[in-house]
Amino acid sequence: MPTELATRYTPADIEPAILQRWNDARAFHAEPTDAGPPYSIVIPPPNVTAALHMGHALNNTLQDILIRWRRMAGDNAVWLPGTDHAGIATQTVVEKRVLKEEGKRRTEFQRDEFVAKIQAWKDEYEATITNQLKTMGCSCDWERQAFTMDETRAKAVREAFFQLFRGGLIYRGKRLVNWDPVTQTALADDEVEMEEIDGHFYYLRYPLAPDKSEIRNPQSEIHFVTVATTRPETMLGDSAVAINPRDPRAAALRGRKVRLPIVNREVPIIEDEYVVLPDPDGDEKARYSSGFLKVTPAHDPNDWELGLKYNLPQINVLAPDATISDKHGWPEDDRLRGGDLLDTLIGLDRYEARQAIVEWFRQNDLLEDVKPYRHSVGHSYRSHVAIEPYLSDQWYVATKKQIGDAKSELIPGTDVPMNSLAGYALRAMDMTQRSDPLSLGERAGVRGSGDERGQRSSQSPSDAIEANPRSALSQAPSPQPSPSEGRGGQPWEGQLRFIPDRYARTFQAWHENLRDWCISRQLWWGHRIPVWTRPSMPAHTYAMGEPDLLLAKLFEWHRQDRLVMQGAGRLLTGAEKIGKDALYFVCVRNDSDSEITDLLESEGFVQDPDVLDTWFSSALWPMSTLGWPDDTPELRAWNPTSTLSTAREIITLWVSRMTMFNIYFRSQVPFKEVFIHAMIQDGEGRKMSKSLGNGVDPLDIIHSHGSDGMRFTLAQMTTQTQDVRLPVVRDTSGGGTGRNTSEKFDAGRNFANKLWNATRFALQNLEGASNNSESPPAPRVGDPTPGGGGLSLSSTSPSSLALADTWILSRLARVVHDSTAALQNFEFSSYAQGLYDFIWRDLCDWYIEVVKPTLRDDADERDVLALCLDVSLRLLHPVMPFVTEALWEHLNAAAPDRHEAARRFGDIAIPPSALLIRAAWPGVPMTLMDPKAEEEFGLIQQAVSAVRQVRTLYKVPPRQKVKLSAKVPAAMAQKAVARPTLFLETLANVEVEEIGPKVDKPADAAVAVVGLAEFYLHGLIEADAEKARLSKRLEELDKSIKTLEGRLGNAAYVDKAPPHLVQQTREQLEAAQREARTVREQLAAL
RNA sequence: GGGCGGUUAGCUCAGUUGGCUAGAGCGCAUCCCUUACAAGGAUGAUGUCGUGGGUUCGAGUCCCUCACCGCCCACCA
Repeated sequence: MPTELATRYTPADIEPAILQRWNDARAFHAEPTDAGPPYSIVIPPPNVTAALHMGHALNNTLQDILIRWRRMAGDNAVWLPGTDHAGIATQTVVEKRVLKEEGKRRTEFQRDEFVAKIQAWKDEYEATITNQLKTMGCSCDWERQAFTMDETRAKAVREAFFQLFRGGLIYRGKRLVNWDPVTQTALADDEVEMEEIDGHFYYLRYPLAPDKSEIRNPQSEIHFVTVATTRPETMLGDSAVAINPRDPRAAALRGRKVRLPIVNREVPIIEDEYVVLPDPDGDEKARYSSGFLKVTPAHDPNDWELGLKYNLPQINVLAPDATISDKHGWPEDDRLRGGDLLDTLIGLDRYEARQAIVEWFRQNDLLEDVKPYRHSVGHSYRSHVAIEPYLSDQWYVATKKQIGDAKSELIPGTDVPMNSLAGYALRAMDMTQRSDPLSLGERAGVRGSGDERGQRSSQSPSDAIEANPRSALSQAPSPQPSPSEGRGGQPWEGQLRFIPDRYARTFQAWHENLRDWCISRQLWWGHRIPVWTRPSMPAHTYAMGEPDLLLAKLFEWHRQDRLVMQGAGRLLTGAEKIGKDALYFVCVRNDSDSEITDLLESEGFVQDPDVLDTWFSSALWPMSTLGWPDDTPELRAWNPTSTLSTAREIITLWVSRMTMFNIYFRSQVPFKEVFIHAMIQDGEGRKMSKSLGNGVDPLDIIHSHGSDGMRFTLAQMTTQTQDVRLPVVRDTSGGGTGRNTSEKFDAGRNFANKLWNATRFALQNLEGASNNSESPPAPRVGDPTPGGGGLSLSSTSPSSLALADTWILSRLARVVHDSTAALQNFEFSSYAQGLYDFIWRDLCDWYIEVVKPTLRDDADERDVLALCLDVSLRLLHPVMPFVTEALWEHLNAAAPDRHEAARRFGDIAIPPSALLIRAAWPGVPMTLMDPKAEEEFGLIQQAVSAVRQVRTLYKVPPRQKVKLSAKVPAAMAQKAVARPTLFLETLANVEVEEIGPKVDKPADAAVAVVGLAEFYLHGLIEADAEKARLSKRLEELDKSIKTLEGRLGNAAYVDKAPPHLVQQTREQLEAAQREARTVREQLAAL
């Protein structure tokens, strides 16, 4: 038997026990064979770099709300938890820690040794993270917890890599990558952060090399060209100087060469439109341009392109740590020309080298100018140093390469083939969210025709769609499938929807401009690339048909689908001749296939030392968490997953890649809905981050406000906005814990306490009373009429209280409907707010206050109250799981038969359940909707408020009873007579003398006017105060009368506005005028 | 350079197809420890809804302009 509840809800006393209860019941666990339609969410696996912060708390709260809701609604709901190894990020934090604690660098360890250290870190933080999620109440299926580098996920990664490799979608390329010289690894484009820095433009003179044109044109005064650069140090690797062919100087320089200072290399002058013409009045680039561009293919992405175009040498002059180096592709003979001077530069850091080189140009009178220049430079998101465009060998996934044999056309307006990874992602998009040029014209046309205002927007088609997606869709004859779209009829097409839909644009634009994905990382922490190669080719040539045992074996295994070979830039299947210089890449399907790997290694092959980009394994997450590549029941039941909830910054990094992979490997979208939540900023609008030190541990908030309080507030904050601010302070309560806290969470904490106490009150009355109310109320005459006169609940209770009952039940029906709809639409804020308002305002402030005096004697009231609490706890459970589950147990004990009572009221199904987490989500009891009761009760509320106002104004002590009489018009009198009496006596502490149509105002009474009724509070008259009050009221009334009259005086309004609005305005005016008249009379009487 | 979001009460934010006499929480003021809750109750004060135009009977809500704040994307010599 539940004992008495404490007067306060103290989360710390309750939460652990509730967690234990769920755990004992395996309440979070689901099997694919369980009943109900499948519903699944994969957690965006948090990085094991650090503990979770408020952004995670927000995201996981929302996911838990969805999961708990769908679970209650009868779905077979599963939430798959796990963590991400976060390659570079984790390795970096561990490197920093080891350096700090042991004073050693990574390179001083063996690979295995260091990976073990990272593994230890991972274990520590995975435990921390898991504990945080559990403490928050996240109902993840912990029996299915995954890690991106555990055995199952590793198998998925190998298989995925193999299949892509076999499909020709993975290739090796020499490219300029974003190189982080500190961590010494390549970064993906999206791991590079642009930062504004104050730099300089250096104007360097390159002397022209003497040649015969000088003889042809002796008048030429050009002895040197001046290049403008922000990076003088890369001039060592220049292999050309470019000029725009339209530049007037171009003709004179045609065919000439320049002698590159310091290195004394002669490089050609090439002409290309790419070069910006100098123009003092032009844009920034033109203003700074000298008209000559130094071309350094190995150290600048633009120059790389030019280099390919003009077949220029790629001269790399930097080491991986960004020091000047002659060991990484700088031809020796070239270098020798530089002599001693060059030797002094070698070994210098890139910035030291810059200074030295600029200084040399200055001393040799070749430095024409230096201008300050503010520009943005890519920085590593890990080490925060400027990235270096660096030439290296990397593995790529071809994102726009045609998949399969059948030639597919391009997606209109793009260079993306329909059948390519990027094409898959684009085609997966919901039709109404995708703006593609073909169907767009039609949609915009429909909307724009004959609509002046549509003019602008039809020029910008995407606006037209954006402005009104629903009507755009419904008005179009039918969502015209573009010619190519209909053809495939793939089940996954159009299945992916973004909420809010504006983020669909980000997704679309990303894929339309997608570049190949660099997937190799020069790290130790991650999935090793399953490719073996021979560093130097043997002297003889391998080819099919030649008696080579190794090759024969390899091709045999290839036929067994155990490996795939690449050589000379193409897949080898066994039939082709291979050139002498071809490098073999052997991708082994299963890296524990030792028969293959042993042979390879005995033949001098070695496994690629690099690991895969961490997003490669996360891209498989919706499949790998469910057992892919095995064809598991889990996979069949729960992939595609239902909803992905994540942050917008991750749309490109993660959402994109999951989509491409899931479709490629399974012909299914990874998820159907993508909910993008807001980003939590600190009080100053800055992103929360570790480096700023403004991050907040959810456990700190739970400590000060409880898990439910935190969750509730987070849900309440989740509107469709982009960012939310969370001002944070040090917790100084109770002597100061030193933890972070924020008063934003007070609302949630207070609400949990309110619910606790409301239930506590109910229990006190339900428990004792339930025994002696054996006889259920007589069945009502005529079952509830939908939306009509409401219910007459009881033949025993006073009719005045029956109104309160029908009213609160109508409000209850409304909140069931509204909160369910809000969840369906991802409107977490209105879901939370709606329940807050119902429970606090309607149920506590009014219903409970009204029934207080009679509850003990009125079985119907007790049933209504129990029903309201039951449904409230159910509705609230997804967001406040702990307090609701705790109270549920007590409610079960105190009102075990409430579901039967509920059936009587309106056939409401609230089947009993021992655990709330497993209780059924309530259906909307439409029969309880009673607008009339709501309107009538609304008048009562106004009357009570009006009387309270007068009391306050006259400073009547709350305890003091006031005599009251009231005049209500005959029309209302009949039903109103009894009702206001009890309400007013209970809620406004008055003693009602008489209420009727012919009651006169006593001379010494203050008057409160509500609609057609006048309430007289005896013995309060005090001329000055009354005058002041009435004058003020009159002022307000006159103001609104003016407004309303003005509106009605406007012929156009009466003419064009909807009739019911005009009618409503008239009624408002009449009411205001009537009240004003009364007030004036009273003023006159004073 | 392109795109997106924000600008509503002292603070943090709602305001869903234009109809508002503009709301909530916190904070503030006055009163109340009334037998669920002082993390509570009652009452109250506070807004030219960033600027300037436009459309409309009517604009916080739609269109355009400008300003400031923030985010994302972009190969930014």
